[in-house]
Order: sequence, then C-alpha cells, then structure tokens
Amino acid sequence: MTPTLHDVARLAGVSIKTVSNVINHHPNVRPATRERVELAITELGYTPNLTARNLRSGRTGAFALAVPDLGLSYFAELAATIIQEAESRGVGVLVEQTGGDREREIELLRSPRRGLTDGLIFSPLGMGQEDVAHLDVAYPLVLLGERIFDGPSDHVTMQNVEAARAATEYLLAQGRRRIAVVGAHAGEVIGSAGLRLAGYRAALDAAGLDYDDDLVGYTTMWHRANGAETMRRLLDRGVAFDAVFGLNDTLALGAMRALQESGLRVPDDVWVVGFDDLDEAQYSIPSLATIDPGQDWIARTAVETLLARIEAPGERGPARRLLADFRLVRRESAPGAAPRD
Amino acid sequence: MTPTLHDVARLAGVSIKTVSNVINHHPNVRPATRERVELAITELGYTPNLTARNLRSGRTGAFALAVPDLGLSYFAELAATIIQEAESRGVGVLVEQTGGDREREIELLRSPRRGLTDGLIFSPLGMGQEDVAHLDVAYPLVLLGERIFDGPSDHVTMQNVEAARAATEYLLAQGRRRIAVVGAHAGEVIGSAGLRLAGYRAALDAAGLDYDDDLVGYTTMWHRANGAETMRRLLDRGVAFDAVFGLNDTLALGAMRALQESGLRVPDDVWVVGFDDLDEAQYSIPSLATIDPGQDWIARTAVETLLARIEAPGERGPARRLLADFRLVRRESAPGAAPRD
DNA sequence: TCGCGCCAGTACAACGTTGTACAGTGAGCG
DNA sequence: CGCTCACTGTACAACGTTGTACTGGCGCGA
Repeated sequence: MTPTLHDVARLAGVSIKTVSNVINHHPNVRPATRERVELAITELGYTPNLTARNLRSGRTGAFALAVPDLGLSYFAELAATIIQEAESRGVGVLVEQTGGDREREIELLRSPRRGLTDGLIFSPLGMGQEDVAHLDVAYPLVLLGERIFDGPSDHVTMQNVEAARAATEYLLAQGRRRIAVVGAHAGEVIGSAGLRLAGYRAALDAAGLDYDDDLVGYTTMWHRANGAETMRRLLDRGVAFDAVFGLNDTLALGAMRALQESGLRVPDDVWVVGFDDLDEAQYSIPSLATIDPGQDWIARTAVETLLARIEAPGERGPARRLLADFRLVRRESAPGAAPRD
Repeated sequence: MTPTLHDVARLAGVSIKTVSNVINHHPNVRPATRERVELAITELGYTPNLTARNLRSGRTGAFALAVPDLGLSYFAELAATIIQEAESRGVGVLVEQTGGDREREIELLRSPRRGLTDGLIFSPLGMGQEDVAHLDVAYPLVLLGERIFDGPSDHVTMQNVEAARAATEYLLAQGRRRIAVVGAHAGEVIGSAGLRLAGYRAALDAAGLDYDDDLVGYTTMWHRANGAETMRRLLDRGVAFDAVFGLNDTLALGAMRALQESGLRVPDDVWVVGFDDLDEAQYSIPSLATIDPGQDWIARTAVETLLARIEAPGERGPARRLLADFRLVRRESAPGAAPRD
C-alpha cells in the first residue's frame, strides 16, 4: 500500500539506512546520492510511518489534555490556547472529556490510551484531595485547577483566594455593602468554589463586615442555567443585596439573566462581577466585569512544563508549583473607578 | 523501565505469545496458565505498549478533528459532541486548529501527523471549491461545513439555504418587513455566509419583496466583536429595519449588544434571529431565537461515517452526502407564534 | 609506498507486539 | 496398541523505523 523505506531504497538503489539518513538529515551522504534518494521519495510520495518511528524512539510527539467538557467556555478557551501553544512546538494534542466525573477521571489516568501520548495535562473536577495518590503515575503529568494540591506532579494554577478577594474588595471600595455570591459549593474548602468563597470572606473580614450565609447561593454545576436558577432562588428568598459576585463568568451571566427577568437592572440596581474573563464577558449586555485569572499564561506554562518533563525523562526533580498573575477587568456591570494600586 | 510481554512471560514461565493470547482473550489457554499469567501481569503492572500494537495492526485507535478555533463556541460545542461520541466507541480524538487559514488547512491534510491517527474529520474555513483536489487523500476523511461540495470524500452538512429561508420566512410571517442581515461575506456564493444569504433572498423573493443591499452588513470573521461592529455600521448608515438575521449566533449576540448600546430594544423595536443554537443563546438577554442546525446529529453521523470507513479499508465506495434536519427555535428575541407546519 | 583516518554506505539488531506455522501431549477410538 | 485429532503452547517472522557496528575505498602524510 503506502510506500516504505524499503520501496524508496529499492528505487534509489541504496540501503534503507541511507534513505533514513537522508530523511533525518544525517551527515555522510554524498550530494548525488541524496538527490537520487530525494527524487525517489517524491516519486513514490513517501511519508515516514510515524507509528514505527514512535516505536523506535519511544516518543509519540503528542500529549493528552483532559478537561471536564469543551462545552464549558472556560475549558474550550483553555484547550484552544493549549493546542495552539503545542502546535507552535510541533506537538499534537489528544483531547479527553471527563464530564467532571471522579470515576472517569481516575480511570483516565490509568487508561491504556495514555500510551498513545507522551504525557498529560489534566484538569480534574470530580477528584479531590483524597485522590492525590492517583496522580502518582509513570508518565509526565501537569495538573491544572484547584481540586488537588501538593500532589506528586507539577501544578499550574491561579490565585483564586487573592483574586476573589480583589474582586470583592473592589465592590466594597465602590460602596457596595451587601454582596451576594452565586455558585458556592456547600462544605467545599478547596476547589475553585471553596477558594473563591474564602477570598470573598477574607475581603468582608478585612472590611469589618459580617459574613451572611443568606447572601450565598449554592449550586453544583457551573453552567449558565445554574447561575440563573441560583439567582432566582436568592431573589425568592427576599434578602436584599446591591452586588453579586459570580464565582465564574457563566454563573454571573446566568445570574444577570435572572436579575433582568425579575426587573432588577444591572448596574443601576445591582452590580455584578464574574471570574474567568471569557470572550463572551466583553459582549454581554451589559458587559461583565470580571477577573482575568491569567489563563493564557497558565496554558503556555502548562505546555512548557510538560514538554520539559517529556524531554528530560529520568530526572524526576521536585514537583513545581506555578501561579498565574490575575487582573481585575472593570466593565459596565460594575462600573467603578480603578482601584488604587 | 515499563514491563513488556517478555517480562511477564519470564515471570509466568511461559512464552510471550501465550501472554499475548491471555491479554487478547484468545482461546486455547488452560485456566491454570491463564491465572498464572494474569497474576504476573498484575504483579508487574503490565500495560500493553500501544505504539507497538499499532505498528502491528496498522491502526491507532484515534482520529483527528480539524476545526478553525475552539475559541469559537460553535466549534467548541461541535468538538465536545464529537469527542464524546468517539469516546463512547473507545476511540481518541486529536484536535487540530487551523485558524481558518487556507494554507494551514492544506498543509494539515498532508501533515505527517496524520500518521498518528486513522482518519480525519475536517471542517475547513479557508479552503474553497477550487481546493477540492486537495481532499483526495489516502486516509479516511469526513468533510464538514459548506466550503467545498462534491469532493471525493464523505460530507456531512446542514441545510443552510433551507434553514436560513425558514428563519427569514418566520420573521416575514410575523409581519417584519425590513430584515437586516449581519455577517455576509462579499461575493461569496457557497460557504455558510453565501448559502444563508441565499436562503434569506429566497424567502424575500417568495414573499414578493425586493432585496436591498443596504440592509446587508458585511464582515469577514464571525466573532462577537464583528457582529457588534457590523451592526454599528448598519445603524450609522441610517437605514430603517425592524428585524435582524444574524448569520450565526455569535454575530446575532454581538448585534444585539450594539442595538442595545444605540438605545434600540430587542424585541420591542427590532427582532433578532441567529443561527446555530449555541448553549449561550438560551441565556442571553433577551434569549436568542435561532436555528438549530442539527449539530448533534452531524457530530454523531460524522463519527459513525468515519469509523465505518476506517473499519472497511479498501472498499472506497461512493462518497456519501449526509444532510442534517434543522429546526427553528423561537425565543424572546423574536417572540412570534409557531409557524404553521 | 605504506598505513592511518575519514568518508560513504551497508548489514543487522532492536523497539514490543501479533499472526503463522508448527510441536508436544494426551484422550478417544477402532 | 496405534493412530488421529484436539488442545496448549512455542518459535519465528514481521510491522517500519533508527542506532550500532562494520566495510570498503580514497586521500594524505610520513
């Protein structure tokens, strides 16, 4: 079927190793020979068999990226950046979706399909700190997110507590006093929801304000629908608030939607701040103030770190912790002046 | 390093072929032997080397998916569905982004990385009908989208003309008479923009209305920003309209954004209909009426078709054309009664 | 003129797996 | 008792590539 080194070698009248040498630009090939071989290559339309090459070299030239769901804009944008970064280094990306399901995440770490790639960038959602041992795998692994800390692998993540605190402090500095939260996870301490809620509480504390659990809307998933539904429950409860902190942008957008349905106006009646700085946040009505958690940096750093591990096998070295810078993005939904620096 | 068949065989005191037979559930292995081998496998933590297996079998158990950009919600949702479908069949998906760039799309079709997978689902954006010959490749290929028709490969696509016509007819049936278009591509005949504009014109024709180019907003990209910007230009031009047909949802959402900035209200002053039925369209303010072009069916069908080709190599068979059903989704931005069926 | 070293190229093995051909054992049957 | 056959299991080759060790020839310096 498809031509191999043997076919090219036969046509060019040389050994297969010489053809291999031409392809890999090894020295010690006479120009005349090189030319003859190259002619044979183009004539047959030869392309090296990557599988065979991978078997020899032990490398595949690809890594896997495991995220909960590309339907969630945050992960879609993360994947887009990671794939682009990988592409610029000539590396392919196999994308896996876990649905945020703990069992599937654990399974995925040991899946035979890992053998198709040289490493994994993994953003768990269902697994938690108790599963840290599962991360002790034989291949290069870079962990993302805030479900598990101090694991055996490199970890690239964002400043959830600090950024959430900055968002809350911004609202407080602009005179907001009753700040509702949308998207908390009951009882969670670490994890994006837990950490961001902690940042919110830290800001309240620092301002000498009491934490009021009535202002906190709980949910499980972070889809738009959950944001809207959680906000409706808060409104039904009848507690007054003058601002909303959505623990991510989709929640905040869903919440804005529910606010508008109830006749409240953003930002006239209620200010809203989100978290993630999705592309969409710029174009919502009103545009959504949010936290840019440094996703581009995270994507780039995750790829760099993983490839470095892949290229230096053996040297385990200590696990690295890498933290992105964040930035408050002011927009119409929370139109205050820039905070003092 | 990682154990191989040899290691397992040595430990179990059998030949490597017997171990292979156990792993692949071949018959003619005595239960006692099987047990001994399985014990050795778990003891060593053996996993088959997929690369070697692929070299033998000529299959990789993965296919590639090439889309312009996962940052575009439409493609993110498409990729999510395709990956999920592939996963349910035990197949991996390598995702490539072309940026919609013609050169990169052509290059990608011949990239050595194709050798890492068994086939390709390809959604071109930069290539056009003149590039149809590039699709004549040696591996299984399923084409998506509306850039190229009657190519040598299977093609799964949607009813652009008919669906756009249905959207326009819906607006006309509800009494709208001056329908602006956002997102047209100048001079394009095929391609999503060209076909959907054709559907729009067909609806006008059928209603005995004249096509007015002043109502058509042109752009190149289909991002939210382009929708907003194009709408602003239409407004600046001062032509009156009572409805907007966004050639996709992101354009329509951007356009809604610009309408609201200008003080116009949706749907009180202007109705808006989009195309794609993104998740986001349900949660915008107001929610966006749109066309559901049958994306789930397209994703499922593309995977099925590709895997069928992969599993039946040799038999080229005629290229198949597969068309999804569409559906008008009424929402707040265009709140008419259901159209008669 | 001889010998050394370098260049060009070759032969072979190996990566880890699976298909094919074959060998040994024991049971069943005439 | 001997033959056949089914059942287990083995040895070897092959998938297509690249690293290693090697060979032959030529030029150059002593």
